[in-house]
Amino acid sequence: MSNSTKYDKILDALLELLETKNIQNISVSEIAYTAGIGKGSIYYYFPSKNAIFEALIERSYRKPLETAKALASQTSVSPFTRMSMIFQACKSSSLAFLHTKKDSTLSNVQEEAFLHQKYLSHMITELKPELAKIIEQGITQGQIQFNNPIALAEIVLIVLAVKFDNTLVPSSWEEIEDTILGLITLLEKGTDNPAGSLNFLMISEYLPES
Amino acid sequence: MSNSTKYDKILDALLELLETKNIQNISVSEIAYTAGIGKGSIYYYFPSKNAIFEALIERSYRKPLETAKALASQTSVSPFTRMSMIFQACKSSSLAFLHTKKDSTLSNVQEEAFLHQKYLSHMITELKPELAKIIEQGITQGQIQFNNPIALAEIVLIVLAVKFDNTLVPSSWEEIEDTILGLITLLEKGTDNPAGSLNFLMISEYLPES
DNA sequence: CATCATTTCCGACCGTCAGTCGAGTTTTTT
DNA sequence: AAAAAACTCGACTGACGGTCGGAAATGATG
Repeated sequence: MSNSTKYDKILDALLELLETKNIQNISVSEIAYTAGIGKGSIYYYFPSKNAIFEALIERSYRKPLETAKALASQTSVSPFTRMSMIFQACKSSSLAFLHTKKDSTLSNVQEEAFLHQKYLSHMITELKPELAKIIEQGITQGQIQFNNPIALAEIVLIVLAVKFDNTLVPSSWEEIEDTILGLITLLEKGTDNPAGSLNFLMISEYLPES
Repeated sequence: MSNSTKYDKILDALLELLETKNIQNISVSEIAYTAGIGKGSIYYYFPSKNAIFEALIERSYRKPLETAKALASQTSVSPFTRMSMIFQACKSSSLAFLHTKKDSTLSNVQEEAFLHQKYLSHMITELKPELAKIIEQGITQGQIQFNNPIALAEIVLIVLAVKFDNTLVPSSWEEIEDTILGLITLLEKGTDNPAGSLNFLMISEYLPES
């Protein structure tokens, strides 16, 4: 903590504030105060308030995304196994630090929307090429029949990201599962795989909560 | 215009401003001035600035949505024809009044995100039950094979809304078409319909621009 | 160490804006 | 006509994002 750069201290401060405060009630001065620096310094490291938020999202998902990508590119393992890793990545990463507090005044969905949009965008664009590659490999290996791997990758990611994020069309967990199950069914039929064969994509390995 | 309520005048003013100005550069005083009323009066009709935006979205899509719904429930016509109306509704309505200006400073994506989120949410939740009904009818008529109509409806709508909105993962028109085409292919295979049979869902009837 | 240059840091200040308030005006009710 | 209710208004407030000029730290040079 003490040896981290001011840049990271600012992000840490924002993250800390995010745990207790509604997003738009966080002011730049407050971030500065929490980070233990002057307000002016903030603008030495970031051009605008928004940029801080964006940077935090970037930082929060760089590592999980990288490992997901690394795993996904292990061409030795089966395409479907790797695909399930993509599913996992979408599911587990979904803007975790925003889910902690549902409480506070519901008046203010403003910048929150911005964050979610950023997150979705991030997720989809980053994972799309990976998933496309996986699908392509599945096609050449004859395990997947589909003539448009990129479109398929995008469709899958859009549905996964949107549903797991659960901001647009908020649903209960059952409904989310139901939709994902539908997606899997669609995927099975669409790629000429027997019904039920892809169910394992959904199986949520409930790791003991750490 | 002159006989419309102040409430509507405020919305009209916002719409007018939206044509030339970047979203967050629009202030409440400005809306009031454009509407020809005092700023205080705004707050007589709306509790907050956000509420004005929400109301505008609501108003903008109430009618198109209603007609789309009405058309979609004409059980006499084929499910696929009605489905194509849903496609059209998604395509043509997509936040039309935000697309006019790409110009201005790209610094400020904040409230814009909020509007898009609202729009997506609106679109999906409103059309989902309609599309589900259509699909269910297609199933009972034997034209569609799928065991989870609601999930299917949601998947289709999510992809359509996200792609046509084009805010997350901004793409060229070709890419959008490509993804939708992929969705159609997936739909054909997933519902046991012959390849190409649903292509008409995509055909964009370019009505002469009025 | 002395001097200068560059990077880093800062908080007082500025302009702006969402939202409030209480007083004024119009409309409706009695 | 009088009272009540609904409506209108713009000056004011408090807070915030961002700027600025200079202070402090750091580093380079000799």
